Amino acid sequence: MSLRDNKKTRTRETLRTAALRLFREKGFERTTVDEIAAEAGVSRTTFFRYYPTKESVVFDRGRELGEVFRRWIAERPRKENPFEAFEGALLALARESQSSGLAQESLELEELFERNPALRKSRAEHRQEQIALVAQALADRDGGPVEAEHRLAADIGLVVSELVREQWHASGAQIDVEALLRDLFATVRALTGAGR
Amino acid sequence: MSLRDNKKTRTRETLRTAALRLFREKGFERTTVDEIAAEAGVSRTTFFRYYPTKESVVFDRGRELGEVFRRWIAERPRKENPFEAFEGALLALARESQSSGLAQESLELEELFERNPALRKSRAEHRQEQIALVAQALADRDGGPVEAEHRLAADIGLVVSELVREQWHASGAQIDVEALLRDLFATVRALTGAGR
DNA sequence: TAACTAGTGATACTGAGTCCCATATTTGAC
DNA sequence: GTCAAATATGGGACTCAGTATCACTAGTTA
Repeated sequence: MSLRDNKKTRTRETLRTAALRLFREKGFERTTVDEIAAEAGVSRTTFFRYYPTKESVVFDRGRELGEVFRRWIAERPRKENPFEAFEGALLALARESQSSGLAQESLELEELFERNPALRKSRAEHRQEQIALVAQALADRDGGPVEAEHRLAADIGLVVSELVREQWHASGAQIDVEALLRDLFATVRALTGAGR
Repeated sequence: MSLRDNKKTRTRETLRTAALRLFREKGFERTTVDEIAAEAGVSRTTFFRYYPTKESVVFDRGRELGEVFRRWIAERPRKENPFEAFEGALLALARESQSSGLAQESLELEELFERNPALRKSRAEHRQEQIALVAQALADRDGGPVEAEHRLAADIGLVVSELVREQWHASGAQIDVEALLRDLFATVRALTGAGR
């Protein structure tokens, strides 16, 4: 890694930590891009060279998460249908995220979302992208184009994971994530399976 | 209705039609609020008195739709679970929207969304509000607080309805909406029901 | 060291959204 | 009808996000 690239990743991280600190302290909307840049010892122009929008700082890691999903999904056995595959991938991810720092990190972000409606709106947009990504991953695994079942499986799985995140956060990170996940998937099956 | 209120609803509609025409002609992002106001023969300030944001013009009718959902859901028999209740409500709504002008109207909006990514983003935000609304309606019907099953049912039902809208629009409004709905709900049941 | 490449900062611009104040218009009471 | 209170409108100034341009500086390569 060249000196130039080193500097770039350092600047990127400096901007990110500065932004998140200010968002936490003063709130997302009451923080201006100028302040973030000043805090990071860099010009406003430079901020926008690293991040296309003010919100994008918060979702920086989210894109990586999409990649993680894709890999876990690709590994699921062929006999599973898209819904089961995504369920399996989420369970695997849940186990993983306990050991890595991922769980802690998402806990801190959750606080930000709770306090800043504007960020929740951005998350909604982001969610649509993630659905598309997961649906694509599920379709790739089946070796065909994205069908309704892939979209449905991606959507349902992501809502479940959102509910898990919320409930886990609400409990102060006390609940067992894996059990929570299983429980919610069981709820989905009970809701959609029994009737008719 | 007083003369004042008459004028207000007229101004509101004038603004809406002016905005939608400009969005269609020049695209959402290339249309400024100043242009919309000028087109409607009103000042910029007045525009913002009627609509809080530029996008909100497009989603004006969406809020009404939420109310419609709520009413149809409240009417579902008590023995149905939240998922079945929402399915029933959507089927009823589908029948209704054929006869009323609703179907045609949503077809026109769909074109707007297809051509304007910025509007699709706003729709994603809007969707979260709708989920909350439907979940609340489903919970009210059960006479308790919003539980995970209400959120899940609302979410799944809304994705299904979105898929219906897309596919119906893609077919040039040729497909039978009711059949499409039944088909997609069947897909959900097949996905989540059979396994394990 | 020289020449090239790529990141940075300053400045100016557009457009959304907010605020405030002066001026019309409508309403209700007389 | 007239007048005063209530309310809608318009104008103008302001903040801030996001874009574009250009001159400048630091890193890379030979």
